[in-house]
Amino acid sequence: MPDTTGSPPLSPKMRIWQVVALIPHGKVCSYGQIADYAGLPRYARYVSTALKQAPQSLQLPWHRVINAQGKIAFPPHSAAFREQCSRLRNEGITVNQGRIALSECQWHPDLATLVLSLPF
DNA sequence: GGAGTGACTCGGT
DNA sequence: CACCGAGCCACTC
Repeated sequence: MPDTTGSPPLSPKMRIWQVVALIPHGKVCSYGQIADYAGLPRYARYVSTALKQAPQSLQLPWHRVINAQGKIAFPPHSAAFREQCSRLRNEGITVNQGRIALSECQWHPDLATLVLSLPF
């Protein structure tokens, strides 16, 4: 029997996209954090996969996603690295040697925001 | 259906 | 700090 709730199950991938889309301008977030907020603990690794698979049409702020050490996850000097670097600077974020001041730029979403914005 | 692969993380050295 | 190893999970051959 089909579910009468009318709420289709959201795949992990789509949950991740939802969360990434919420990261505000000028803020950054780690892979592990995103997985956590998406209700998918220990999915940090899959976050990167999901981002790579995300269609351009979604226009996700992928550049606001960095690793838990506050550094850009791409190899330095790669095209993607420079791209992310300049995008972050465009938002007023200071990037030094691929490193970012998490203490100042890390995203701290409040529970209300998550509950109101996410369908789960 | 098993092995290999990542834009990861954490703890130990 | 930096490097290493183990744990992790969905995806792709």
